[in-house]
Amino acid sequence: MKNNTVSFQKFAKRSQNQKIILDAAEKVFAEAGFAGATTQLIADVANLPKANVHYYFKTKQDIYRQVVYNIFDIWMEAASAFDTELGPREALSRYIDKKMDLARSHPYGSKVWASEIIQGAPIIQDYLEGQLKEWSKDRSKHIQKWIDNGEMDAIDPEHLLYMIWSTTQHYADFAHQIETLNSGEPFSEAQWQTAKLSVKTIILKGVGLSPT
Amino acid sequence: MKNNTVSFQKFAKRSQNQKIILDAAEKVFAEAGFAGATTQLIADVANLPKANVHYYFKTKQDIYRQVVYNIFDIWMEAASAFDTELGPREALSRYIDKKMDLARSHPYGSKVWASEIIQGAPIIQDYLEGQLKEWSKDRSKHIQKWIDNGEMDAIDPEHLLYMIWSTTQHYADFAHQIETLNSGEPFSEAQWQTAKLSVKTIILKGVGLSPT
DNA sequence: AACATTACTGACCAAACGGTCAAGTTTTTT
DNA sequence: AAAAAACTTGACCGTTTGGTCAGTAATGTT
Repeated sequence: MKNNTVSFQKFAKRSQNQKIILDAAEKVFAEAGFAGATTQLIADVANLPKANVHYYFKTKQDIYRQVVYNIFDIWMEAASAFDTELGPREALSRYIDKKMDLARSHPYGSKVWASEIIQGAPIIQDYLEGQLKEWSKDRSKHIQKWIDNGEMDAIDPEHLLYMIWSTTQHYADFAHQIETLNSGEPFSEAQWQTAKLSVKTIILKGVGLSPT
Repeated sequence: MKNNTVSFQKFAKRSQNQKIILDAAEKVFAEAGFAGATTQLIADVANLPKANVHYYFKTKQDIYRQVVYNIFDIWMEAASAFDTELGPREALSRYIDKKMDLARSHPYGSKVWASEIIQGAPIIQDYLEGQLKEWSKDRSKHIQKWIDNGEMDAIDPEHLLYMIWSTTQHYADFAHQIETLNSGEPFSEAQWQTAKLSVKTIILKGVGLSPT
């Protein structure tokens, strides 16, 4: 291998290769599931010998764990777009937009996450009970406050959150089904805009808020 | 094994055992994915020797295929609850109810279905392109007619369908996450009712229909 | 230039897997 | 009651898998 990427590889090399492996792994885990993903296939996609993959990650579980953690981080970062200071209309609107953007930009991650939850969250359980629960309770409380203030309809806040989660992630997790119904074509830019607008329109109006 | 189930086993025996195996398989596939599901585990859950499982089904793929087909059938049967004769309010309302009931009564099937789609529908692709596409196009056309008649808001019909699919199935596929946020408890009867009502309220109002 | 550390890899292995099979038992048909 | 058909199962097998390891190469440090 040539040295066309020059300089300061001292610290960079390790995390650089780890990223290559993790990106490959994310795709493979998404498309084959945890058990169906072979370290050989991950190595192939990463364009590395299998033994090299094991040099950076002791076990397949370690790779998987890291992939899931990374997704969760991105997920929680997007969750901060739900800024309750902004009031219900803007907060919900921005959060939905953000989640739709994630479904588009991180389809593999979304699929890995979905599979992890479907199979009972063996890896991420602690995070669900900790960060996610905390975040949900907090946002639910704020939504309830809006309801009490008469700013929106009396809707069970948790179900509203579930609705946002499910709807937005559907565009990533079920992309294949959507594509099939879309004449085998992935969504165009315009179709993504329509999707975002449709979701926001229905949910916002559905809870008694007019869209922005 | 005793003969406490008397008589007419002539034709029953085979399909009876097949059902035991398929039920076990549905659970195992849901919880472990296709690759993670071992024929040994399916046999254990079915309380049968592995070789016996292979007597009724030649390959693991055959079992899986049958499980997925069964789910699709149930799914399409529920789809007929979307009866366009009834008008938008009733048709959508009943369809959502039906899908919520399915999420509750067939959680494993829903999970297998989700995993199948996530992984690119290798088995069910033909059905997606055939029956599902046909059904979707037909219902979309009816929704569009309602819109043109001014019976409901101008919402892209396909996104409305996606919203119903994703929201209702979320209660099955992400049941573990919901349970975790619900203090580790599965939904009570009352909570299911609230869920159904919340979903219907938001969606119906969101498209300009008042709930029943 | 000598040394130390990190990176890389082909060859290998034990365990687990899907699936087969021969030999038996039970049930149905004649 | 005998023959045929369907069912049951422990033992077995070839293949694939996650993971190891010893040896080599490259890079960084003194």
